[in-house]
Amino acid sequence: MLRTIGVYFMDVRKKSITIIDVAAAAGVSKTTVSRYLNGKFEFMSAQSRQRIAAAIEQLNYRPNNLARGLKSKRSKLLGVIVSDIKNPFSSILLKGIGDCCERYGYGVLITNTDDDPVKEREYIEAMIDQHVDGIILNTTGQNLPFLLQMGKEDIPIVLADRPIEVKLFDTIRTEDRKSMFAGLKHLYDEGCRSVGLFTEALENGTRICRSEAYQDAYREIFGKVPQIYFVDTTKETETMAVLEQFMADNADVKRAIFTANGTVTLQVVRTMLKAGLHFPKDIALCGFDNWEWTGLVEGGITVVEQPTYKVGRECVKRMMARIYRSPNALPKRIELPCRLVVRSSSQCI
Amino acid sequence: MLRTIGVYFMDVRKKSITIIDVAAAAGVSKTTVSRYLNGKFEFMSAQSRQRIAAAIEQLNYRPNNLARGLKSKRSKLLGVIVSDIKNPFSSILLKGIGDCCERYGYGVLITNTDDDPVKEREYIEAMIDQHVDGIILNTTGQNLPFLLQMGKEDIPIVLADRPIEVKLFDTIRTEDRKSMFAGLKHLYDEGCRSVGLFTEALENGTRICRSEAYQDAYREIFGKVPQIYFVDTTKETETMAVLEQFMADNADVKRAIFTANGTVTLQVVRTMLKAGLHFPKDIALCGFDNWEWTGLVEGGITVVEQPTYKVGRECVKRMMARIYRSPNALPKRIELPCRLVVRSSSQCI
DNA sequence: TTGTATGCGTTATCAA
DNA sequence: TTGATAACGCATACAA
Repeated sequence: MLRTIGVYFMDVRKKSITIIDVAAAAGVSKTTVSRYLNGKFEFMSAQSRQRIAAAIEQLNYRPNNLARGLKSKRSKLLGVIVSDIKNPFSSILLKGIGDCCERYGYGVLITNTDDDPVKEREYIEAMIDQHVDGIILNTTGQNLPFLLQMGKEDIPIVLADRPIEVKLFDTIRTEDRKSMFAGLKHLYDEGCRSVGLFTEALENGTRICRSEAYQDAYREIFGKVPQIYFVDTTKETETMAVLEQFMADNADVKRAIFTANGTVTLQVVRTMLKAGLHFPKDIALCGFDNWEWTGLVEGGITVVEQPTYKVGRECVKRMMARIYRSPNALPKRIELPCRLVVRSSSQCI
Repeated sequence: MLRTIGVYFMDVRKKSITIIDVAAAAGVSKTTVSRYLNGKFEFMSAQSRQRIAAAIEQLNYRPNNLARGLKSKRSKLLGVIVSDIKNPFSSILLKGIGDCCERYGYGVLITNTDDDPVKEREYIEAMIDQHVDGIILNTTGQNLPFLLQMGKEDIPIVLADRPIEVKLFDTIRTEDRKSMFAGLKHLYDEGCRSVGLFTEALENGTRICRSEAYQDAYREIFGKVPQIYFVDTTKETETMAVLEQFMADNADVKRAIFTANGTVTLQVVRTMLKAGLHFPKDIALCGFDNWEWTGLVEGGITVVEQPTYKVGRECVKRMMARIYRSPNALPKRIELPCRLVVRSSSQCI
């Protein structure tokens, strides 16, 4: 990186041009340039403004956001922590967040916890170290004490999709409960008389909400004792066993499975196909998450479509409101409506 | 944010504790603390080291990365620009990148261009403004002049998956060409005598490479004139027309479609199902990208599985090598091997 | 309407 | 082995 010129050493890295260079070129002080950069034109002569604009253009000057953030306490960066980046849910959420951030001139620092609470804590701290202006968190649900602590810090947190028990942070979710009632009602109307909920372990708010909604709706609509089946989507043979158990438990009745999310749906479909079972003939099927492929398998799977993109957008809007408008407002919970997409997997009649 | 206490106003935001506080608590100078933070223990008394550790622990001190970056010219941040964040390819790539970055203590700033070259330019500049240490770019392929310019800047760029014509940047890709030969060979062995390539417009390096590989392989293995069909995956009826054209062009022969990526595969499958066509009976099918659902549709789709996760990891490794080991080394091109996953969509015999 | 001086929290240079 | 002190690039209180 060092080059000899004559008897001198010159650092060859193009020394970055700063506000000082602009000031010099424009013949004003750096304060004035700073004012220009921050849009404070109120008490600035048209001449200064013009000359600064010219200087910036000519020098191709770009402000250093690190320096800006250091001084202004605003990094214009948002931290986003998702629990499973490979999940299409995350992709769409991130797109919503990214698109919306663009409008506000914000960048996003993204990390993925793989549902590991230790990573969640580490990443939250890492983002604070980066002085992000706020954190959008799709929490693992296993860090309540830590989050309680975070509630006392002055960095805003918005929960995406997964709520926590305490009303401590802004939370953007979807209308799970209503959707669960609609889905079960639909299955009932289609003639099903027994529906089991297939879900992963109830480790986060979304799963808990859905399982509770299922139980309430099932009792109300079917008047029967709820049946919850736990699956680990990484374990094939175990899932197969659970599926067989479900069939044994509901041998003589028109039966259906309600899957608590897209990942479970995938696992159930995979297992059913492997077992040579078909829906709706052998078992009717309805689940959360309208992923691309759900329309293609067998005759299509009936799903609850969630407005995940909007959830992302709302997270950012809420965050901006909190940062710039009402830092001390009470935490808000927003629930966005879903849509039931009926396909052949639940059409039994 | 202001609270009245007696007659004074007190800023309630807990003033962040800095290196100075640590120095005071430990009874050393901030220089020594800085040395400690940067692991320069060589000339430090065990006592200082110990007391600083204690002070940091007790004050719960965390260094401010903005300030660090400002001074040290190393933000410990990588920029990542993907062309379509909703694409599973991006998810897996991001996971590979994220996992690997963690090991190096790096954070990732992620943006999504939706294949818009204007956004690509804007985001590259935004990342430079943030003083990221390097950019991993899944380029739109429509910014050659701009990228040529970037080649002169001293910020390292690593291309993920999509190459550009000029050998200017490190590039991590997969063995497209070899895979295309393997796929076509497989189709030939299965009795197919006519294969059309379905691809989106040849706007980026990957598409171009694959179409060229297809042409070469097709001539060599089938000894026939290549047939390339262009689809716009956002247009349903248009795709249907293309599909019908393909069938008309190959009415009396055992025919197959090779899809250039997962998105095209999805679109083709969707269109075929809508047209009441089935594979391999009506048309055999083979494509790139082993996405989850490809094993579930009909009897399963034959695909080329790419090591996308590894691509992500390699991008980061390459970046680290360039940043810390050999900033001036010649650009490297790395190609990772793929795997042909044979399923029923291509098994004609 | 503009400029001076100071500080943000670090790291780096040099002297001790 | 350690510590003043000067940057880093920008924003802002205060002065003019």
